Amino acid sequence: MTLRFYDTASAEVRDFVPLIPGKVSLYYCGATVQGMPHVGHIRSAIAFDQLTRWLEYRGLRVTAVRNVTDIDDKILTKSAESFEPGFEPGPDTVREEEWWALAYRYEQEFLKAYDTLGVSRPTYEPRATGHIPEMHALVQQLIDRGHAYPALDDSGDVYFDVRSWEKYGSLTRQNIDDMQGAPDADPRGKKDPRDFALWKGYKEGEPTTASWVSPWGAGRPGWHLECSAMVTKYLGTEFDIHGGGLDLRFPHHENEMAQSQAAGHGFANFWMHNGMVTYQGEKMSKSIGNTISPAEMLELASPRVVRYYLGQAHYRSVLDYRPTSLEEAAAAVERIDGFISRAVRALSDGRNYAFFTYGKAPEAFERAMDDDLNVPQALAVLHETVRSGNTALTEGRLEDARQALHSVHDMLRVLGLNAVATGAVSDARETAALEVLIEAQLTARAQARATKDWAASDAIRDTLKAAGVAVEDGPDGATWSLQRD
RNA sequence: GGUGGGUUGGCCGAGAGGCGAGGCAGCGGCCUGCAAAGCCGUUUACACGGGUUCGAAUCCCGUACCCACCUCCA
Repeated sequence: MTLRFYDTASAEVRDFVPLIPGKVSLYYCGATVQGMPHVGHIRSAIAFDQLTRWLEYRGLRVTAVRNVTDIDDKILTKSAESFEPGFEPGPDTVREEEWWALAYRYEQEFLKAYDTLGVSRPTYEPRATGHIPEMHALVQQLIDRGHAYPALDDSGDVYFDVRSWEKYGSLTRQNIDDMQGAPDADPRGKKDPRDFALWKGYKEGEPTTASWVSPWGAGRPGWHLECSAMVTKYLGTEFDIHGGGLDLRFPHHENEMAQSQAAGHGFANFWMHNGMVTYQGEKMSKSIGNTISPAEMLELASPRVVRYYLGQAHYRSVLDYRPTSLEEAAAAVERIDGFISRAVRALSDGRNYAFFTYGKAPEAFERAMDDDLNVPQALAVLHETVRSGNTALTEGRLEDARQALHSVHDMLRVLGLNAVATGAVSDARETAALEVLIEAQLTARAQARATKDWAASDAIRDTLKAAGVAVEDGPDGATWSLQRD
């Protein structure tokens, strides 16, 4: 087994060897909790969830850390807006909401979305505001080493000195001099307009709750600093993998890498970035506003289908959302689930079928996943297994069907589809009542069929269909299932 | 201006010198009372122009177009 991953820093696929044998330290950027999650956030989480699951499948002990950035300019701005006189709360906003309440509320929305879509919880989720002392230590280290300086004006800011770090730009292969100056760059007390804030001095009018004492005056952390501080605290100065969305490469990850390495840390061995989700060809983003929330997707399809859709493409490629995307994913999922329920029925004699242990996925599936998480190719193996399992069922080769079923379950677990709800959440008593009623209908229909009364038989099937119950005739009688969507 | 990625059949989406990934949709067939599901088949798909090679979607040169990032972004 050789695991290979694409590393953004070296721009090549290379062998992955954990720094400590048998263990993997993974840090990936979660959300800045300033608004509702959109599917791009979830895609990223799913990609790194699949990575985690695959590393674990390969027998590695993964420590996964995903940050919550709960203090930043936008959080403060949005909170301030909610206090303005004419503020009309929308479906996702609250009147007169303190910044910390707003951040916490959105953090919970993210968790809810992650949980619904089967993103396993990381080992730990540290919050930026809980790590101010660690940030101060890092800033002091950078000042001592000559890579940071307090602002030349009296703003109380502390900046990273990009010119002092000759490797600045190396993650994204950029030359400082070739970089476009930010159109709205306010040089304030900076030596170079590209210098970025490690610490932001307190400004008049900002909430005092968003201010912490520091050796450089009261203030709050700049973006980027929290990740460097937290990754070092939990995973050490050198760790295996740092992940996040492609749009975080610059400036976020470039700056993180610069400030950590300038402080003397080895930092990430691998940088892995997932591709963007586009909406009919255009990047989905908060600033454009062409986002689809997970909630909106979940109105169109079950969590299982949404998870399948967001996790089906290769993690580094662009995933384009179109109106038919979820329908296509639903058809693929139903194909898989159809095999599972047929196989379970055939192998269980009408009793519950238990999966005792998870085993090994097919070798072709393993090869695909080892090769930079080639999920599309892995899915091809999954679908081929479903087909051969279907054939085995038709031909009555139950042992082959059983093996196919186990394989499918092993693969679904790696892909994170094993425990994701199908969407049919209902009261147990209602389900029991429904079962009795439908079975009575099917018994009546079986009698009609026995006397070749096709009109009566079809009438029953049509009635059930109108009620959202699909009936299928098989060699051992009829089966029914609730139609989704 | 700089950096990175891309263009594959009706659609989605892997692959990276020879051997037709897979899914969705359509069409034909098998099965079925009819359906549904399943299974089988579906007629040279690789942006364009050159080149290298016995052989190119894959390598090289050039062209066109698209996307992302260049201090708000997953």
